[in-house]
Amino acid sequence: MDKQDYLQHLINAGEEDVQLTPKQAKILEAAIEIFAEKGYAATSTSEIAKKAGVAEGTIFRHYKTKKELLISIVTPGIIKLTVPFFADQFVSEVFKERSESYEQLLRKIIRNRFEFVQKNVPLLKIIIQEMAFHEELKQSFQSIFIKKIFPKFDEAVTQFKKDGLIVDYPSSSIIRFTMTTIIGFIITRFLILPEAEWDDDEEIDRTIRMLMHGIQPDS
Amino acid sequence: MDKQDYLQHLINAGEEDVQLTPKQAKILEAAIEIFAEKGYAATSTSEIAKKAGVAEGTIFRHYKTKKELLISIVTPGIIKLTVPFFADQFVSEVFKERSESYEQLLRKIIRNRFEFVQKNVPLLKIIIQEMAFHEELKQSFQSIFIKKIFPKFDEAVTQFKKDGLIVDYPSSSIIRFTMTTIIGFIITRFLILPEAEWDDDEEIDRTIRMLMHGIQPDS
Amino acid sequence: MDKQDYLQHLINAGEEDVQLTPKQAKILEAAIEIFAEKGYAATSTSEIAKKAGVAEGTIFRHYKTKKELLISIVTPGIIKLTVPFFADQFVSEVFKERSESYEQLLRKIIRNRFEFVQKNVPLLKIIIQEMAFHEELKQSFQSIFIKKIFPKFDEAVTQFKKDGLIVDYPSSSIIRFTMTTIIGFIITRFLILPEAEWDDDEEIDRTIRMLMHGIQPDS
Amino acid sequence: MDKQDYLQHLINAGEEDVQLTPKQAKILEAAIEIFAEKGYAATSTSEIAKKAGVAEGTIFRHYKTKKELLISIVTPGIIKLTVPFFADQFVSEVFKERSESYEQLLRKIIRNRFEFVQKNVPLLKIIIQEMAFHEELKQSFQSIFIKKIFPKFDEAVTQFKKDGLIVDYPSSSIIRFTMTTIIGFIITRFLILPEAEWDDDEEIDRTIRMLMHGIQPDS
DNA sequence: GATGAATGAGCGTTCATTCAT
DNA sequence: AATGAATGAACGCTCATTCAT
Repeated sequence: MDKQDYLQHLINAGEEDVQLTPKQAKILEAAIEIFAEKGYAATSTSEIAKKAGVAEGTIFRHYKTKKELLISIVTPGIIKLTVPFFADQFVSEVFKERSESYEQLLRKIIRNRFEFVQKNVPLLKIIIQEMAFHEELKQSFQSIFIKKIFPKFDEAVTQFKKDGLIVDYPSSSIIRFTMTTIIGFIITRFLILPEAEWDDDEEIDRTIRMLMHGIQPDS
Repeated sequence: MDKQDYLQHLINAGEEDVQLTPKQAKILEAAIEIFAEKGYAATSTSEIAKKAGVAEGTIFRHYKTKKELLISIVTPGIIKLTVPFFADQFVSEVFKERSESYEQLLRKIIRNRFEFVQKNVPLLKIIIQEMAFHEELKQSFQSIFIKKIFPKFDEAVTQFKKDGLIVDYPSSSIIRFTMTTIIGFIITRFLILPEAEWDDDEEIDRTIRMLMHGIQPDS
Repeated sequence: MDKQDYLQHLINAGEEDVQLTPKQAKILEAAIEIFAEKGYAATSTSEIAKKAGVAEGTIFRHYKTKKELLISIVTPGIIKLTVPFFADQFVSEVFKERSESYEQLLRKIIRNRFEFVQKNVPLLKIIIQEMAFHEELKQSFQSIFIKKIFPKFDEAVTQFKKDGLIVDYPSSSIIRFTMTTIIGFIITRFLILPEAEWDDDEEIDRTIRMLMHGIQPDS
Repeated sequence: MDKQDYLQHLINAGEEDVQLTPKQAKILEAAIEIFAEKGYAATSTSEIAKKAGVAEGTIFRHYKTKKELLISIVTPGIIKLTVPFFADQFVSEVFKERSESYEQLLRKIIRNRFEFVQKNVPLLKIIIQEMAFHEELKQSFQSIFIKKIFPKFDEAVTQFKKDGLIVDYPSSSIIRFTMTTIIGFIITRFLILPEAEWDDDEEIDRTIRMLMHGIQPDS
């Protein structure tokens, strides 16, 4: 099984949530909720067990250590969060046909990821928090980003630049700015100000317009 | 002492790092470093004491609890990080005279905050991480943002919009997009990819250009 | 379950020492011994654990706090010590039939409590010592005394006074003097001078005789 | 300085509260109050220092250890509490002249000790509590009792017995019963039910009458 | 004499993990 | 597979005591 396959496997596992016993599902569910609320380090396994309605020992039957439980949540989480940036079927089509603009590509991506995050806020919170403290999670993320996201993104940007549809800045800068804008919006929307009143469709549109045309008029 | 004065006091205290005994300084220094590296919850007071070269009891002579130590680090940190967004003298001048553009205002802000973060990376990391888990820190931040940053930002954006220098989107959207772009750049630069090769001046320029004009040419 | 039943339940629980795991029994045993010897506050849980032959954590699995451990010892102890003053079957009989004198009632009580204390010296010591510092224990004791001991004692004394068998002093004074004499004897016997040579039967007799007739002859 | 002299010295020291700096007096005062309230082991020196209004170090300048502070309180306390049982001038007179009865001797003693305790409740509490846990205090007490109290008490009882004024029981029993009655009354009065309504003169009288004549009439 | 910062041992308690059932 | 009692290391924190000022 080469690395590609391994990732593919993880993706499938992630998307389809393979065979989990009901207890295991309960444990994961409880752990995600509490990890998101208090952070991994501040969460006790007994708390997870209680919330999941299982005995403490049961957790350790399925996950050798507390850390393995975290990784079992975060690693598939990273994949489910990042890979669809370019793996999504619509996106692929748009991108392959290039019949549509960069703007439309971004709109698809942002809409798709918006919906995913909307249903997985706690997971996103855990990923952001814990990646900062666990080297192996950071590696996981970087590896996926470098292998799956960046090349496609780079390819797209390069092509659009060649077609004269986006400015001729270094791809890395354009990608960074694009991702910063998308992620910044999503984090503001769901983590920083989730309780503000949002007109989501309008705000997505405006965000993409600002991303494409900036905030200076007539420019 | 009214609220303004109090904040001013905090800012001064912050900038000048008032009267700290040498041991207290050592403790803060050590705590900042370890909190940033492993997170507050995963850091033990004995570890801080060892790194600071003091007895564990000494920490508790200066800070009643471990949490108080965290707050003693983060609260002034938030102030030092956020208030200068608009309290900086140059920025104030630029803004008052409006002899220069929004672009130049942003350039001043981004340069100023860039330099601050450069010298305080661990502090930034702690602020971002721990605000997520400690309600009082979130409140601190929100209070400062709402009282000190947002009104000035709003005033500036409203004026520039009236002058036709920036697009007529809701101020909240423009502010969010602007901050997302600045913060996203700084976080990418110092926390996510600190070891990449960065031409900082060039990247700051490019970031502001993208922020102002978007990534679509001739538009 | 009304109050009566509840107390009865506690008494039974007390007398039969319901279901205790062996480790729990070991912990109680060790705690009683050390609390009696050094006092609650001066006893460390690690010491108890060592003497009980269990891990320190095991104590806290059975008793949430050190204080809860104390209360688990003292509260049933108070009940076992006080309630039988008048709940004892023989005493009840004597008292009901009144075929016998106050003297004989006291003799039964003193003999019965003497034997109980003989087997529970450390428990008595803990009760006396700790009731002074823990309001809830004092309350426990007062509640039992007021509800279970005093009314019966009062009834008996009133009856015997009416029958002209004891002097017409206020019942409270007679009860206080009686208890003081009994308790004073038992404490002297077991706590203050346990190592003196005692002819217990003779001393009990003499104590009751002094209690009944005073120390002045022919009077 | 032989033992007698030493005791005499202690007694004087006790009665006259020799040369104490004001700070030292404050410390003793604070310590007595807190030791009585929470017990020696549960009292921290910092608490004493705070209540006394001195620095923590100051306590240790006057008393090498916390325990020495306790002993400085309790040892003179024991003396002041016990020695006057027979050292009191009036008592001495009564006893020497034997112009009066055992009853009157007791009345003098009980009145005298009643007044002393009334002004020194916390001290009494500390003595009772801490004698149970500190061997040296118990020794102190026993030594004083055996050397100063018992011989005089014994002498008196023997004499009164010879004169046919009290029953011919062993002196030890009579002394124990007498002390138990006096101490039991005082402890009930000041420690167990201090807040009940007491007609002190009446109760002292009744106590002595019960002590002398028992509770059985016509006897 | 008086201070109070500093100490480090020891406290009560929690925790992730093990294992006999 | 699931349990939950048991573990003992480690935690945050307090304490009596020391000592330079």
